[in-house]
Amino acid sequence: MYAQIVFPLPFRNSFTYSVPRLLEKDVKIGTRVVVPFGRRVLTGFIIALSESIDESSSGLADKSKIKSIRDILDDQPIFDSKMLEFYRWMSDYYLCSLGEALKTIVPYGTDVESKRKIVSDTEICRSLLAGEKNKNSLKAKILSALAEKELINISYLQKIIKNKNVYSILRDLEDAGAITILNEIADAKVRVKKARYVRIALPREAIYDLMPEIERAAPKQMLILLELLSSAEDKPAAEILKKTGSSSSALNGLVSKGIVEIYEKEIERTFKENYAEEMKDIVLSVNQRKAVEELKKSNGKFDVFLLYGVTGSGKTQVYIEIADEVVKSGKNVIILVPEISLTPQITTRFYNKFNDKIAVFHSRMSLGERYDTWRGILSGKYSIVIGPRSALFVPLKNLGLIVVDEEHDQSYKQSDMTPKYNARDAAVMLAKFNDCPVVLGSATPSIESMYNAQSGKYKLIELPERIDNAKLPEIKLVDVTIEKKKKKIEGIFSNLLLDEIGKRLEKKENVIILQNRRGFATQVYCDDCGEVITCTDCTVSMVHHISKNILQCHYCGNSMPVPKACPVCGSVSLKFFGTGTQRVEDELAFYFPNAKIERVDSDSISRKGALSEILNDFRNGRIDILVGTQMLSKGLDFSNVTLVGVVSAETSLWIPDFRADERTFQLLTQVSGRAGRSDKKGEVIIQTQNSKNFIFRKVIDNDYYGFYNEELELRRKGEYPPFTRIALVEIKDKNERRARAAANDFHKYLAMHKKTINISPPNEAIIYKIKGFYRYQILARSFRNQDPAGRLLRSAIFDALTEFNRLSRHKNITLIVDIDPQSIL
DNA sequence: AGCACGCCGACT
DNA sequence: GTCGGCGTGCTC
Repeated sequence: MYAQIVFPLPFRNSFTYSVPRLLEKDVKIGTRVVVPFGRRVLTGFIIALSESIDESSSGLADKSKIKSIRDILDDQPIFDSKMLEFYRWMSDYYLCSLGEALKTIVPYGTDVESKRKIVSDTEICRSLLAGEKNKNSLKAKILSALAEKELINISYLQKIIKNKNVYSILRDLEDAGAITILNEIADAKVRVKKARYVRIALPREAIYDLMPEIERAAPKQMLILLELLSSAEDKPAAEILKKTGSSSSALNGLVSKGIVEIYEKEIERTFKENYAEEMKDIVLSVNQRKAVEELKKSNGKFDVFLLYGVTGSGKTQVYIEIADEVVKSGKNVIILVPEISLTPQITTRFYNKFNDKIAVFHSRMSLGERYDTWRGILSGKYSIVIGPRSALFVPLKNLGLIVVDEEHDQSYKQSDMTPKYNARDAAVMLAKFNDCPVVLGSATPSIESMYNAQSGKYKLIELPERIDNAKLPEIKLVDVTIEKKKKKIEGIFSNLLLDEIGKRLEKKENVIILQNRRGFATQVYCDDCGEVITCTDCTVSMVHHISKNILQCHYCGNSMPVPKACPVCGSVSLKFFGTGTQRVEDELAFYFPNAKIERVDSDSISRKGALSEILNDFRNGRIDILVGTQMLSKGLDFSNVTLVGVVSAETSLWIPDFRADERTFQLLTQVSGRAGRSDKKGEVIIQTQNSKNFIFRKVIDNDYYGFYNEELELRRKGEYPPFTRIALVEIKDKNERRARAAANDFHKYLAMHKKTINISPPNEAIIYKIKGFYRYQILARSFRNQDPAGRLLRSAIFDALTEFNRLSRHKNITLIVDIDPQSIL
């Protein structure tokens, strides 16, 4: 028997392996296997099985090269043939290998693969290092690392010496007897957790007969026995010992008498939310009811709905209602939400409704909790899964509905890893493959989705009003430039905003202040020579963080102490510029010394559970003002928030990206939506230096369609989506010249397709250098009317990629293709 | 991707 | 002459 196996590696072909007799009954399409691959051991996916090799194997030159499968990782398939078709679509659309697409199914840390480790004789390494003349050579760097630690991973070594070319030097060192290289097979990082449980091994009557004797001779054993008899369920050994205050020798005594037995049992690790909210009985509004009825019309068949509901219109309740219907009909549901809106608040609401039928994924879970939840889904324990973009790929069978909440959110696009998929678009395809409906919901639908709804491709459902008679908040715009001239502004706050905050504090109402930038000051520059302090590895300015008093790069994490003088001209007049959340928090504390203020950004909530605590305190009135980044803009629903302030609205507007307007409109509308979510009227104050921009008018008027129409015209003129399909090719290298040369080279191959697609010349990226890599970009696009499915665009890029790999001299550079990019920075 | 081979310039 | 750094090619 032979198996076709693909790996999560960047090549498209599958590999043929033989199946050992012993494993024949367990290998199935859709299971993962551990196999030797070159000099490594890897985990791969079985995509086909056959009795002989000529049927399915292609391009296999030598039969004797076939190796055999070592082990099977999954006891049941994690995808079926229908899902395989979906993952084939993904690899096709996003131009990645099938294995890379399939990798999204599996939770992180469950693969088995060989890891090479170096065991070094630190003495020999130290003496070799002493003999090295050039202390800056690669060899010297490697030796000093090896002299430090006895055991290190090769990948770790490569990281600390910042070079990948270590193998030839390591081989020489091994020959010299200074090191030994081990090829260990690393087990999965997460495994099934087991615990020792105790159960009674004799009939009750027999135990009663033995009791007097035990009581006399072994009182501790008696305690344990009574504890066991007190409940019908088996208990973990550790728990019983703790409760009875006895040691394991007492328990062992009972075991040796044959009265109790100890056995291993699988434990399911579950995440416990420490945020609590009482369950409310909810009656749907007329609009919500209508939306649910409209959604039901799909009758379980494939259909795409765009649910456009203003903030506070109760979209979540509509999802819960329709999901409940689907579950009652015996089918299962996936609900996607942006990661940052997976706050304890929303997860609690879903738990309250679906209890143990729902599996929730979020970033605060541990590897083990994630793995156990995933295995629970595979075993059919759950009917509903809610999570961020990766939750789209859970092995949930019998799919009856997919919901994508806040479908416009950019976190649905995976931008840091291959495949660079957009979970919203992939959700529509997954629904198509499963022939079930998909609901895209938003208070600020993306231009693309609304365009699809307007052109009849999606069905539009609207929720134009807030529930519970709440009104949309009143929004005021403050032009900071004008206020400054009138001397009506102190520091970063306008008088109006300060006054209004003061009023809320008196009334014991809550305030949310948004500033979409972390840190204290976002720029440090020299007043004499104008030099802005930038990161050494990235072309972005360093941000001042006052708590640690450092400058930090938000792209690569580099940090440095705050310089006393300008690194270029030596002048001491360094100025701190631009406002981050820390400064906002600081100034607020100055104006309102008695108010309780808490900051919510990725710096402040890194500790597990910190966010839950802050939100609990906010709900219970122990915090008056929340200051934070866009984390505060989504999903929060606190009825006592009556004022939302935006310190500087244009931070995201200046970004030279075709989606900058849309993002700013969405952010301001979403954060405004946090105000006035009950009978108390809400107010929003937006400060800006740029009040003339059209989007502010639209935000103030709550005029989504006005915004949509104007933005659509800009997109048409700029030849951007939805009128074109775009793909961004990034070519980067640590060597500037090589990066440019390779970009020119790739452009040459792509230009062969200029009859069918529109290709930009290779440009320096807007952020030219990130983490030491110089970045060039080529933007390719095709017009929607000529290339409706984007096939021309993708095949042009695919061809150019193949030619580039075959012919180009520049093979060792990094080339990344991003289909439907979220941003073009 | 990750690994090894082998070429070629640099440095005793 | 060797050393070590980098491009090239392969993985069932």
